[in-house]
Order: sequence, then C-alpha cells, then structure tokens
Amino acid sequence: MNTKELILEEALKQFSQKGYDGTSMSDIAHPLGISKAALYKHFESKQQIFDEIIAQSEENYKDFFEKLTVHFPEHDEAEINAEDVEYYGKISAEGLSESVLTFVRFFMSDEYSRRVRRMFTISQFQSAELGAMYTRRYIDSMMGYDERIFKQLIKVGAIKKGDPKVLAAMFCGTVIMYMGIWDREPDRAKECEKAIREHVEQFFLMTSNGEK
Amino acid sequence: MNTKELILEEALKQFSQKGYDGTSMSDIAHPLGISKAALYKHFESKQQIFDEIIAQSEENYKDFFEKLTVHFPEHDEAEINAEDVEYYGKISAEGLSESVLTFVRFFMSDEYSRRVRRMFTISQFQSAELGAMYTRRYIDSMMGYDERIFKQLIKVGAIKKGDPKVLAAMFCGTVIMYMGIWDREPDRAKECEKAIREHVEQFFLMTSNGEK
DNA sequence: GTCTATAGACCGATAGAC
DNA sequence: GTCTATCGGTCTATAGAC
Repeated sequence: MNTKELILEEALKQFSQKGYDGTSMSDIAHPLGISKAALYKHFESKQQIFDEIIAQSEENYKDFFEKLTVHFPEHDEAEINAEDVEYYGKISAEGLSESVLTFVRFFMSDEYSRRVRRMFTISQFQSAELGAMYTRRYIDSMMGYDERIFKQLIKVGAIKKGDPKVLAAMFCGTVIMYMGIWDREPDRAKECEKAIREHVEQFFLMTSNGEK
Repeated sequence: MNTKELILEEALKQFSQKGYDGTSMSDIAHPLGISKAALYKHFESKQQIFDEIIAQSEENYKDFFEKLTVHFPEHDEAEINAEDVEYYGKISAEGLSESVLTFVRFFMSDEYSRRVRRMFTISQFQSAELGAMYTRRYIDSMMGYDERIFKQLIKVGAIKKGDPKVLAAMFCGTVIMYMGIWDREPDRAKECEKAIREHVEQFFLMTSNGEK
C-alpha cells in the first residue's frame, strides 16, 4: 500500500475520533512514522486530506448501493410478474429480520464504515453540503431501498396496501435509531440487535396480509 | 443578566456551530465585547465552560420531562380506570399527530434546544459519558414517554395488543429520524412535518382497534 | 472584574538539505 | 519523498496594572 493511501487511512481514523479541528497534521503523521512535512508532498493541505476522504467514501458508497439495488426488477411500474410473486411472496418475518440484521451487523462492525459514519456524524453541521450528504447516505438511500421492497411486497399482495414511502420510513427510522445507540454505546450492541429483531417482527405482523 | 450567564449563552452558540475544538476563547469573548482574559474571572478553563453548559442543560432537560410526565396515572399497573378510558379512549389520529407535531415544532424551533442538541450531536463521541447522555436525552426519554402512552392505550383497548416498548420504538424512531433531517437541512422542514404527520396517521391506522 | 501584555505550547504550512 | 528547522500565527492560560 502506498503512502498516500496510508495517510488517508490514518487521517480517517483520527478525524473520526477527534474531529477535523481536534486532529493536527502531527496526529496523522506520527502514527505512520513520518514527519508532518512529508504529508505536504502528498496533499496540499489538511482540508484536502479531509475532502479526499469524503470523495473516496462517496465512491465506495455509490458502488455499495449499486450492487445492492441491481437485483430490483427493471419493470418497476409494470404488471405483476410471476417471479416477483415467487420471490417476494415467500418473504417471512424471520427471513426479513435476518437479512436486515446481516446488513446492520456488517455496517456496524466494518471498521471503515464505522469511521466514515462517525466522521460524518460529527461533521454534519460543518457545511450544508456535508449535511445533505449525510442525509442522502444514511437515510434517503436506505429508505429508498426499503421503499422499493415494500412496493414489490404490496404489488404481490404480501403486505397490506399503504404508501410504500411511509412504510419504509417507519421501518428503517427505527433501525437507524438503534444503529445510533449501537454507535454511541457499543456495550448495548446485543440489546440493539434484539430490539431490531423485535421491531422487524412487529412490523411484519402489523403489515402482513397473512390472514387474507 | 449577569456576565457569567452571558458567557455560557455565547459559548453554547459557538460550540454548537463550530464544536469544542473549533471554538477559541476569543470566539466567545469577542461577541460579548470583553477580552478573553476576562473569561478566566468567571471560569477556570474552556473545558469548565463546556461542562457547565452540559450541567445546566441537564437540569433544564430534567425539569422539562418532569413536567411532561407529571400527568401520567400513578396507578401504573393497576386495574382499568374510568377516567383513563375517558382520556385515552378518545385519542384520534389527528389529535395524536397534532400533539406530536406541537412537541416537535417546539423542539426544532426553540433556539436553546436547537443549540444544545447540535452541540450534543457533534460531541457525542468525545466521551462515553456524553454518548450515554445523548441516548438518554434524545431517545430513551422520548421512547419512555411514548411507551407509557401506548401502555395506557392498550389497557383501555384503543389500540391492538403488542409490546408497548416495541411500538414506542417504531413510533418515535421515525419521528427522531425526521428531526435529524430537519436539523441538518432546515429547508426540508415542511417536508419533514408532512412526513411525520403521515407517519403518525399510518401508525394509528396500523395499530388502532377501531374495527373491533 | 476589566484591561493589556505575554508566556509557552502548538498549529498549518514552507524552505532547503539530502 | 523524506528529513530538520523554522516562519508566522493562534491557542489556552496567566501576570499584573487599574
């Protein structure tokens, strides 16, 4: 791994712990065993290091969500599709809660994701742009994903009718809330996992069309 | 208003905008028209100013929630009470969403609340204690309040049976999510209000026992 | 309780040797 | 591309006059 990437990695680590203003160029250079002057051979300024971390994470985030949504049917508004009914019709409360938890567990334990999320959280008011990015990344995109799932589930008759966007907000707002607790208080991870599982099951119970 | 309180007020303003590390003693002193040296006649250090803001806000928060919960029936686990049925039985979707929105609007527009919340948000990872305080204040206490309401609503038969804690999480997780968007992107305030209203109505629809 | 002045440390960034 | 040395500035905090 080259020096530039090592710098970005260490800077992210520091920024996510102590924030932009709380991190000095020496804080970044010292753990890497280089002097702070050397940093300026790779980056013009401290701000540029920060910006590059944001830009890099933006690419990673886009790749991640492209892979995640690639399996959605293209014929979004079209008639009911047989394989959709097959796929979405047999989603169970356990299946749904397990796939949600798999996603959440990865998101919470992956060190890179954790650090980027932390850095964004404590930098979200630094500029309007960062605030909008935060919302887009950690709320809108998740909700958009869930919305598409619920749209399918409604279409195939697996859950009751309702605005898929409202349902998605109800579904993932709670999950996001528990992820926040999990981030702030890692000791409560198990409690959060349990609460998310109960939430998904309760949600499934309230929306499912099983008795139809 | 005495100088000490003016300092705390200005410091909160600055800390909530630029964070602890991004705020200097001059940043606090200058808008007040005094020199930074004068600050040290009122506080021992910058850290002490921060701590005092936290402590003061903790008292305000406790007062606020005490007033809010004082009307809850003392006979929590007891038998069904006639006036509870009277009170909780006639809660409507519109009534619930309006009282939620009244609470949210105050919380979002009150400058003091806004600043404390912002300061907490960007300082939540500075120490485990601050993280725990954040959760307690902005999640646990709201959820606890909603949980008690839902417990009553279930008892009097206004909504379907279910774990009141799970319902409270589902209810207020989404509200909290929209408050976050509202804080980061004030332009989206109206959109958030609308979404919260739709959420409360959808939630009421999903849980109500109206057709019983 | 306010001021000016300043100590002493650290900051971001640069110069120049190797 | 790394280093040491340093510039010019800001930081928290203090000293001492008024």
